[in-house]
Amino acid sequence: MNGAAPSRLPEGAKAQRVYLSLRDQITGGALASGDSLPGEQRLAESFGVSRVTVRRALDALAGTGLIDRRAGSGTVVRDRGGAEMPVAMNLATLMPQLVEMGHSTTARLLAFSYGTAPEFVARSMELEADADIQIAIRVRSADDTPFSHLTTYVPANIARNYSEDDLANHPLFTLLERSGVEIAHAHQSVTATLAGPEVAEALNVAVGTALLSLKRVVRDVDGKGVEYLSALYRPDMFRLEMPLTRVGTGAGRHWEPAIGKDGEASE
Amino acid sequence: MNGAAPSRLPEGAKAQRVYLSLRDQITGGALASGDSLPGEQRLAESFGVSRVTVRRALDALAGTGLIDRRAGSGTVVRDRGGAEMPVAMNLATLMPQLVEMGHSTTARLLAFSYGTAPEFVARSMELEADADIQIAIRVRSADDTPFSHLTTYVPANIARNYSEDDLANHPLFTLLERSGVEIAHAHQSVTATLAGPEVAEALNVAVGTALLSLKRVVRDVDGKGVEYLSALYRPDMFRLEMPLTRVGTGAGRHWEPAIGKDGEASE
DNA sequence: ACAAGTTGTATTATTTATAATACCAGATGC
DNA sequence: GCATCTGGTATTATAAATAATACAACTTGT
Repeated sequence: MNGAAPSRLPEGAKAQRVYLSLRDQITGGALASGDSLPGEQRLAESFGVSRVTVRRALDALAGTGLIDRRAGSGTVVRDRGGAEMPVAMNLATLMPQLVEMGHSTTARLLAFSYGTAPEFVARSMELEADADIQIAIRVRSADDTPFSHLTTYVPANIARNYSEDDLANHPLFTLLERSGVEIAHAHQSVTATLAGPEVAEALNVAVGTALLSLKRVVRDVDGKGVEYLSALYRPDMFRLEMPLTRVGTGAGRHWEPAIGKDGEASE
Repeated sequence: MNGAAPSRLPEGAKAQRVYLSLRDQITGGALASGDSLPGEQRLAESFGVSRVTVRRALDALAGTGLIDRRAGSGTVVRDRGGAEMPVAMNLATLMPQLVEMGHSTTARLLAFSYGTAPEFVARSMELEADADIQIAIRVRSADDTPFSHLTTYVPANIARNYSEDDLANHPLFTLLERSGVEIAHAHQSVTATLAGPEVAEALNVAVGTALLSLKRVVRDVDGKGVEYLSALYRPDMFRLEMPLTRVGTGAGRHWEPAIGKDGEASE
């Protein structure tokens, strides 16, 4: 569909490409902790850029703590023991797992309105094209750091059963089941996308940051769509986890998710 | 791991970010065929850039045929009949689902070597730090369009049981089980990341494109790691899908993946 | 001590990307 | 017609990224 960037586009910041390449090599394991990097001059030559440009990339790597630089000695990959992701979610059960204790997540309501369903929502939920729905946009934070941007579409007749205030304080799941909806099954789809201006601001990241994108359609026992969720997650704050077990024998051998039994689902 | 781009880095080509963001909105369905885009002036304001910059991005979008622009009337998303996502994978069963018939996926081996395990691989697989492993990098394509970039780490003693040629022609799973490995369970983690130069070239996308990142550790019945997979997927070519059912009653009510029973797992 | 590497710093020039502005031409609704 | 959207074009100015160069300060090994 696209291929290389069309010719009219600027090449893109060279320093950023050097930065991304080195960062990938470090986080991807090609450069392990303690490894020495080639000298700045050599890096400049191998990337085909000037030393100043390499320097900017290294500055950025040092700023994020990935490398240590010592004048006269050289640049080495720093040993980063911890620095892991605070929030994870079990993709099978939709159960969030807060890896450290003391994490509390809070939701903030950014937008709340009623209107007609966008075409792609109506199609996914199998509603009439002009169906009335409620649209809510929320941002969820852990320890005052936002990690997810949630846009939910709920048919108006269901949404009338809870208030704007409920939405800011309870998972949508709770509200739906409290409203008498009998949730039966869901289908979710995971991809990646770039942060646009509004989302970037809400999640406190730069425009152009990679985000995890999850779309979920929830249906009731009659197969009617009761919720369409479009969620965007910061990859440095959030991960989807999924344990699997291989079961069966012979030709019937296949994978099955190892599921947790407890808890309450949330977005 | 990174979050907002470190402050010292150049912002990067703004035109390219506008281009990538709009492209994602179009291919991701947020902007459907026939939808009108906001005016160039409005786009410039919302992205925080000048109109010329927006213009360069729109030029690129028009160049790839994603939009139609008519002076006086406006810019609309072009109706591109097909060109949808050809490949999906069931996240629970690891079973790929080729949505259209006639799709054949082929693998190309980019790199193949033996060496000592990177620290993070050794830690994840619980190997000794200096364990010998095989590292292979493959690109998988559907209809000559690459959609996934796979880096696999396999302990050398297991990897010796199959050849470089096997690797290019068979899913790694098949080769492992053929080698007598008793695969028991796996753990996978899904995030998003940006395409670096090497991966971008291999996947035929622009540097800075959002990619889906999946890491999977496969263990045998003794709990020893037998495979570490780091996979990067083009979001416009590949999606992770997962159906869920809500089961149980009362307090024991929870989600469970609806799993397929057949087929062979692959990457 | 010395040479040869390294990073740190500074200066200058050049190129490129972006911004700000104005105006034209086509389309649309009143 | 007319006001007012829209994209198309051009000009100029400013800001930013990059390159080329030189040199200082520090480290290490001989």
